[in-house]
Amino acid sequence: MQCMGGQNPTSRDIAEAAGVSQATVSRALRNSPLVRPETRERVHRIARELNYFVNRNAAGLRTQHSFTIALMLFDETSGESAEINPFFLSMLGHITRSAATLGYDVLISIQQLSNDWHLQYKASNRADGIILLGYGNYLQYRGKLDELETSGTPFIIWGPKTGGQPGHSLGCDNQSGGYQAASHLVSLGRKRIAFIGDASPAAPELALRFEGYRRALHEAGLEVDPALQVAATSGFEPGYAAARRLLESGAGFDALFAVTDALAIGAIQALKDAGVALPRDVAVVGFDDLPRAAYVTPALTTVRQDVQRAGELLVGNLVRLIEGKTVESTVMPTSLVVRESCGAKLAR
Amino acid sequence: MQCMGGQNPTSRDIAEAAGVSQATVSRALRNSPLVRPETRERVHRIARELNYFVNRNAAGLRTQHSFTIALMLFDETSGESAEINPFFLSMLGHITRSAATLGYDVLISIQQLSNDWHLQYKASNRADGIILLGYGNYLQYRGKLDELETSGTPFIIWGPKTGGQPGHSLGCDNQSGGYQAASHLVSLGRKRIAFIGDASPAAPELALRFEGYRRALHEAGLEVDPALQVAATSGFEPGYAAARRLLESGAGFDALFAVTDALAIGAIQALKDAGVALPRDVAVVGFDDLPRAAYVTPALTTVRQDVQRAGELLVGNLVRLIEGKTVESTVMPTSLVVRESCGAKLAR
DNA sequence: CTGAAAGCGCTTACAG
DNA sequence: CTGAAAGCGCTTACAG
Repeated sequence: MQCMGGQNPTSRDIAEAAGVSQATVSRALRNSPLVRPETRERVHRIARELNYFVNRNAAGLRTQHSFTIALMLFDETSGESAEINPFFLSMLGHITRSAATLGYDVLISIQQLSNDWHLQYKASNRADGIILLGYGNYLQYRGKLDELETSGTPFIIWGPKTGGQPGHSLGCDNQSGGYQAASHLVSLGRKRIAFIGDASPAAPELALRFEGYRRALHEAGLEVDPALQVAATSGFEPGYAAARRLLESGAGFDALFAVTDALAIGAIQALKDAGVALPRDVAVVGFDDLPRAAYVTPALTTVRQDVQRAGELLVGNLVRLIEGKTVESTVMPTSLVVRESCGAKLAR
Repeated sequence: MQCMGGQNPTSRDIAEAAGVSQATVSRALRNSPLVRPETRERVHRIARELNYFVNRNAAGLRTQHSFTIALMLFDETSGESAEINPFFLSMLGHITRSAATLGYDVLISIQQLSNDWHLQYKASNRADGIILLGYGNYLQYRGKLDELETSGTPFIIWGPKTGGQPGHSLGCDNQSGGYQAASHLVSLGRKRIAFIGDASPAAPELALRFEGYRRALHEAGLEVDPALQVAATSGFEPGYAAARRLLESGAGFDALFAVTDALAIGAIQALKDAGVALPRDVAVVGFDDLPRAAYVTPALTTVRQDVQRAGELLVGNLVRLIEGKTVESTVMPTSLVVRESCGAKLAR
């Protein structure tokens, strides 16, 4: 039994079929305790039979609530490049599932931080709140965050809570993660540990990982040699290019910390293409624990971020904000996943 | 200049500030030619100053048009598994960008084919149309497609247009792709070419790839040995497990066609772990050309699907359907990308 | 427990 | 070129 063709049924159609008022249909479908149970059942049954679904535009207009989360993916690298950062992509699944569990839809959108994304979604009632995913420096666009805050838009940023940054954040402990990576390499006896990635303030999250790397070397009494640092945006290609530059520079190195797995995987490929024996000649550690990290050769040792938990917390906290509750900005611990690329499993 | 706190401005606020009627504001913002240019400019300027954005719920309620595409990702494997199929994930970016270009938002949703996803989005006016992404056999749920069709919901399926399947499809030529993969291996002198993947009717897209594989072997006069076929759902783990089973079965093989890159990458890892020399002992070809395919060792030879074009066509065609125009179900050609894993670049 | 009515903020025929 | 008015389909105070 279904409505043929054209128009969708409205609550009025259900009301007529059920012999009650339209208001009662609305109450029944929202499971209001005001409605007699048997009336409610009947309304539900008829709605199902007629394939009725509440018009979300109408409900949203009335309640000013869309039960939708806008997910902004900031793609600072190449505006038109096909590939979205794989780490954020893997978070996407968890965010979507968590949102579904809480009754929210997810609207995704790829933006540049410099664009005019910020007020649009809430002001147009497209979404009740926003999750910001990207490596960018939000402080650079602090005005936008301030406007978000002033306009009362619930939002949550994936990344570190840098000083004075408005709004709520959720991130992992990047500095301690970088420290874990580098000190692991130190503990394996590596002396010349190179660094690949963006350690500039433009990517605070990554800069903190660099900070941890530096601290580990410092504590071990190793020189932090600028000749061993290669700036690179995240991605396979940049990782490949960075490792090549490192090799060509002639600055000798026996280990490499890449600030993301994508960089590490690209770098590994470059090293292998150049005939470097891994992990014997160069030990490599990455950051993220992408699903693919276990399937490169040598399998990548990396600093794991718990994306599932991250997705759940991002959505959970955002929904709390939407509901007007309070939320703490949280820092999640990282953990080192030891595989083959660091050489820990090698007889040395 | 901005609206402090609470309420968003409405078109009435703009009207007042501009000294025109609310109707004129609406017309001006939609760039109606009915509005005098200078009035239009003034309205636009004031709207910008007040951070006004059209309330999409209200506009959508009025026009019955949401300018939103619902993207259904069908996850047949493990309902709670974190990872979404990487091939579909890489298509997601292209879909989102293409949609943005055409003025559409993208709502994503992870579903099981068996669930009740089909009527909901259109009937609730959440979306104007639906893109279906998955390896599933839609004919198994043909009733749902029929209902979609009857209800007048624009939708487009990624995959082959199997006989009698309602609605529009867009897919690549899977059979010819499978043929390309297998005949390439044949041309390199391989005789015992194994197959990993789901060749059952449950995954028509993949079954066609198997069909191409079989045809290539047939034409070359090679035996299609069931002992060399291992069923597996897509993914790294299943690929690893399938290759292990193949090895343990003792059925000798000198090549392997994996029906997706994820399977191929998992299988490569298993082969390497077992000390098999690649590509010398076993040549491997995959299907999809995932971004990571170039970064495994040996770099994966694979059948490329043009995901960018696919994303553009999926969105473009869906929007045509939404606009009431006609659309042809299209089959896109595949291309073989020769890298290291097939051994073509080996001196033999 | 139920109904009649107001109103959310737009778009668009209708009238001028 | 512009305005007054109807109406999209809901939710929810108000009255009973």
